[in-house]
Amino acid sequence: MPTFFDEVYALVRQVPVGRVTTYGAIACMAGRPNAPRAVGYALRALQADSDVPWQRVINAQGKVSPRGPDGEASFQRVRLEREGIVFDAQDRINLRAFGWVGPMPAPELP
DNA sequence: GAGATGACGGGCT
DNA sequence: AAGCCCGCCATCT
Repeated sequence: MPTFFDEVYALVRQVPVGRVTTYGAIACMAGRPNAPRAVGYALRALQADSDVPWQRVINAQGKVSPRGPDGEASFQRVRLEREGIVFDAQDRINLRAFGWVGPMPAPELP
């Protein structure tokens, strides 16, 4: 049985190029809607050269989460911009335009 | 096994 | 709008 970390990595790998998702969304898809922090912990354990597109995971505010020393976050921003992601004047990403919430988003309302 | 930590999120002030 | 607080989960000490 795959561990929580493996679940997270598998899901992040499904995020398409040019799109982003949030820690909360990943946690939800992993079956732990209340463990976004654990998702961050899982990504923290990754190496920069990992095959997991960790840069496509941002917080619910549409911004890259600050971490460690500094510069790491800007590195993530560059990687995203290189994929076509656009940041606004407030360093935020429009989740309605670039956000990805899974293979099949909101079906529609009843 | 108890306490502390963190790439979070939502609610309230 | 910005900040503060509290709850949550997997790990690490």
